[in-house]
Amino acid sequence: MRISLVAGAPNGKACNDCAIRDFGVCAALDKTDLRELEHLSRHVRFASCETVFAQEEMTTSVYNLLEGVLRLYKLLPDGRRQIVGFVLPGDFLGMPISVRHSFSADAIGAVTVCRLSRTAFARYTENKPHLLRRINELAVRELSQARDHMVLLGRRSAAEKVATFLIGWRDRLVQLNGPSTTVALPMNRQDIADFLGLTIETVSRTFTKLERDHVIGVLPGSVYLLDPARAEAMAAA
Amino acid sequence: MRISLVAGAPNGKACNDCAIRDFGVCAALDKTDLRELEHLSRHVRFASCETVFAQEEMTTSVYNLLEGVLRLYKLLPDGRRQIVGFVLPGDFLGMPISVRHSFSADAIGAVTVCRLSRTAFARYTENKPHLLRRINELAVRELSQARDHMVLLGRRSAAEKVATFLIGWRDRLVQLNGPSTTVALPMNRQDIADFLGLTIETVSRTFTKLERDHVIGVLPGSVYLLDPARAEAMAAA
DNA sequence: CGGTACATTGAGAGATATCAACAGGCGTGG
DNA sequence: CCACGCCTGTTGATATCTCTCAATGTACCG
Repeated sequence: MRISLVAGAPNGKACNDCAIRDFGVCAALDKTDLRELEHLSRHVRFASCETVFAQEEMTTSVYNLLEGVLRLYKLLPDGRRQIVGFVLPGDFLGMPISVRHSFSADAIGAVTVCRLSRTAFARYTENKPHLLRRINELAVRELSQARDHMVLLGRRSAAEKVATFLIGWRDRLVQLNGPSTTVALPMNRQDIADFLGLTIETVSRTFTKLERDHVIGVLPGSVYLLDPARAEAMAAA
Repeated sequence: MRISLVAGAPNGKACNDCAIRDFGVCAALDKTDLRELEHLSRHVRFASCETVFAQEEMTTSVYNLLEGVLRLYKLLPDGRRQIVGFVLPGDFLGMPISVRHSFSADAIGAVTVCRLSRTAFARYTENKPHLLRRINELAVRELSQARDHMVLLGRRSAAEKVATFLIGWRDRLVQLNGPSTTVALPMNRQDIADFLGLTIETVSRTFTKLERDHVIGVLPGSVYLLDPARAEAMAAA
C-alpha cells in the first residue's frame, strides 16, 4: 500500500506498437487518433503492493494496464475488504463515477500502466463517438461481469466459488497468453478469499479438497486443472 | 413469469411531458431530439409478475421504466436466484452486452415501460455524443452500485445487509417521492432475500430483531424507520 | 541458518440455512 | 356473510457450512 514516487516517464514507444494495441479502449482508434494519444499518455511503473490510486482520492487519471496484475478493492470502515476485480493487461481503468475514487487499486507484482490525464482524455474523446461507444461497450461488459460476480457472492458455496474463480481466471489468461495446462495465480490466498467473500482458511481448505478429489493440482503460485470438465461443471452448477 | 400479450400501444403523450423527462437517459435530450424520439417509443404495460424480458432471450428492445418496480435477476441452472437490482421509474434498461439478455426482468406490481427498438435506438444515438455520454454515465453509475452490492454480499452480516438495503431503498424512494417516514416495500420477502444473498427466514428474523431493537417498525408492505441514525450506522459499519 | 511472510491444518464456535409448524390476510365461493 | 383454502410471512428446532482461533508447516531471503 506504499505510494509510488516514480514520476511519469515519457512514453518512449509509439501507441501503434503498443502491446495491448488491439485489446483495450485503443482498439477503437486508427493511426491518426493514436498519434494524438501518444502525447497524452505516460508509462508508469509500480512495484508489488504499491497503490495506483486509493479509495476517496481525487480522480486525476485514467489508466490502461500494460503489464502485471492489479487488484481493485473496497474497504469497510472496520477493515473488511472486498476485492471487486482483478485487472489484466489490456484492461481499461477510467470510468470514475465521481470526483473521488470509489475503490482502491494496487499492484500484485510489478506493474506498468499507461496513464492519461482524466480531463485531457475526456477532451480527447469528445468528438470521437466511436471511442465513446467503445468505452461504453467496456463499461457494459464490466457491469455484466459484476452481476455474474454478485451471483457467485450471494448464491454459491465455497467449492463452487473457488471452481468458478479458477475457470474464470483461466479463461482470462488463455485469452491473453493462449492455452496452457497450468493456471498462474499471482494473487495470494487472502486476495482470493477477499474476492470470493470467504476467509483465507476456507480458500485453503477448498483448494486442498479439490486436490484430494483430483480436480486440481496445487503448486506455489499456480494450480493446474486435472479435471477441467469437473471444475467447469462446478462453476456452471 | 407470464408473458404479456399486450402489444405496444401508441405513445399517446409527448416525450416532452413525460413524467421521467428529467430523470433517465432522456435528461440529455433537448426538445428537437425528444420529438424525434417520440416516433420510436411505445408505452407498454405489464401486470404484476409478468416478464418484461428473460435471460437468454434475444435483446430486441431498450426500456425506460415509467411506473412501478421491476426486479432484475439471474438464475442458476438449479434454480437458485440472485436479484441483481430493482428498477424504479426513470431508470434505463438498455445496455445489453450481447445479443441475448444476461438476466431477466419482471414486474413487481403493475408496471409501465417506454419501449424502443434496440436497433432504432442505436441508430438514434449514433450522431448524439451527448446522449452517448449520458448513457455512459448511467452505465458507470450502475457499475458503481454493483460494486457496492458486491461488498454487501461478500462481507456483511445479515443485520447489516438488511439495514443497508432499507437505507438504500429509502434513499431511492426519497429521490423520487420526497422525504417520508415510511419506506414502501413493494417486493416480497423472497425478493429481499434473493437480493441480499440470504434466505427468506433469515430476512424475516432480521426484520423482527430490528423491530425488537426499536430500529424499525414492520407493517405489511412497508417499514418505518424508528431510529434512522442507528440503521444508517449499521449500513455504514 | 534463522526470520518472516504465506499457506495449511485442526478444533471448536457461531451465523445462517434447512426443515417444519403455525399465523394472518385476502379472495373465492357456497 | 361466513368458511375455506391459499399465499405470504413468522417463529422454532436443528443442521451445516463457514468462520474463528490456534498451531504447525513451508518457501523465500537476508
